[in-house]
Amino acid sequence: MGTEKTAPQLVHSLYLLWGHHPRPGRSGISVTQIVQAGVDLADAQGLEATSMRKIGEQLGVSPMALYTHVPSKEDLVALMVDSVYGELYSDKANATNTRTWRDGLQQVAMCNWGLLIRHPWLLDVYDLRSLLGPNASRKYETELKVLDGIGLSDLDMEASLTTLLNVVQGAARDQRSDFESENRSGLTDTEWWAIVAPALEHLMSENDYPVSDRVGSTLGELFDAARDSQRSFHTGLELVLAGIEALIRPPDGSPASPPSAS
Amino acid sequence: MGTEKTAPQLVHSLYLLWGHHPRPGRSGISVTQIVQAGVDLADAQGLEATSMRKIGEQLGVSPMALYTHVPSKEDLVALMVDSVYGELYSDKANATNTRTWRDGLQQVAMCNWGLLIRHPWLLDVYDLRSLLGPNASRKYETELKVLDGIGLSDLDMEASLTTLLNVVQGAARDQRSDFESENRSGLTDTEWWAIVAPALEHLMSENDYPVSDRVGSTLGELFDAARDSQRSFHTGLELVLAGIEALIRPPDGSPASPPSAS
DNA sequence: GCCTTGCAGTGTACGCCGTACATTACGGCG
DNA sequence: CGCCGTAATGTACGGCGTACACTGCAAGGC
Repeated sequence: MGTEKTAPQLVHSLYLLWGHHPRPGRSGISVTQIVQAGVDLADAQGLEATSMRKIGEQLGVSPMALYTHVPSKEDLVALMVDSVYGELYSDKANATNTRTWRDGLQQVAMCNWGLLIRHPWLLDVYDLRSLLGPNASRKYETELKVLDGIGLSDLDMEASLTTLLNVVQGAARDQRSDFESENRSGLTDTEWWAIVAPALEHLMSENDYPVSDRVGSTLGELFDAARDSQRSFHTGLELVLAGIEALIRPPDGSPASPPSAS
Repeated sequence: MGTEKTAPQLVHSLYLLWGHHPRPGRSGISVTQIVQAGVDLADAQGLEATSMRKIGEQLGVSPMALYTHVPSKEDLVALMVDSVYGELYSDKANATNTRTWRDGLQQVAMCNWGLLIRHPWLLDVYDLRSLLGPNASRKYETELKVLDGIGLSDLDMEASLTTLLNVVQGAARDQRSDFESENRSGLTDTEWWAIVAPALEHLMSENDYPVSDRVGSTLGELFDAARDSQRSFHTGLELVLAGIEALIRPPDGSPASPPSAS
């Protein structure tokens, strides 16, 4: 969309994000209600099914009425994102008060994983990264704090956090992909494979792929899409944690005990 | 969207993917040409701008003519993906003939990174993972082979590869996000920040976020969106590689020299 | 050489989308 | 009671994927 925002519009969007909402008009709908309806719809049907028309309908209001409260769908989505970010780290015990940075990062990963599973449409938001709402800021601070003072440079802290979140996001994406392709086709993995496998075997008969065949078989024996994604999430998390540990300690490092947090 | 494929349709799609194309009709257009036009369009304008209408226009043919050759846009996208996968590891020297698994994985990461930078629309494809075309299969085999025989279980091989690719994908996503938000607003990062910063400072005046402020400053001093994404890509890659190394060697491991590949 | 017939290609139409713009109608104030 | 600002609405535009009825061309039978 060629929606080039002017400078005042940018500032307006920011203020909106930080809670400067217009007063509810005579229909009684508020920005908060619109955002809530959007989140509900997106949770239930996905972001692509979350249209201004449907949100309006759900609130008993014409689609165009929403534009009195929210300048564009893009801004609405930003509000939705920051809204669900509010779910994270709500009990103050989480992530901050852990004993080691490892535990802290695992908390961070688990919290983000849970959020992405509860709200898979987050994966469809284009620039999650540059969202500057209040809850996003709090999230960023909370997560960075876990990595602070453990021996990483500022740049490495940022890159490590980004990488961790990318791993979580990727795993969540895989899981959703598995889950949705089951629901969309109405076939279980097994049924789907039963249809596809013979054709594929025929097509691939000329080439052979020894390693992927073997790995495919191994996976197939234990196959369960959901569990598979979760396992690759946990493995990925472990890889990143071990990587960070190696980054902290010089590679010829002494076999010392793990350092404590903050 | 509610496109539930029947079993024969599934098989047909697979055959199409593996090169069983219908003969070109009297307009002369072939599946290959359609796919090529789709890739060109997506490279230039993104996947959301890649519509059947525009592809038809580019080929001098009515939009509906495409459906004689390709059953749906979803299938077309699958063909496009497998087509660009053909670019990977084309010179046989790549990835396979490296001396160590570390070098091999770096090759894999770099190749995928390059592919995603050349064809950022790959990031918008829902189900990249379960694509079973010929080039995707070759890609999977090539990449798995790098991890084979270095002391990982089949499950850990798969999870490690998935994680590596997720890191690459995440970094590419971040880079595109930076790049596109610049182009879409017509503002450089600096200009954008100059508009946003004062408002944000005002809004955040009550709360304070010591760690993210400091890290933000550090990043700001060296700020360049593209370079930043690349740096976080390289750091992420290092983290995963170190993680895999730790996975191979038991955590109490002896300080032996790194094992050689395959 | 003509006619038939099957299918490649087309045009139209439907139901979606975000939202610009002109219009209506309502609540609060004088 | 009447005015007026503005919240809410209706209509419309240009886009999307694609179902479906149609046309017109090229190849095969006589």
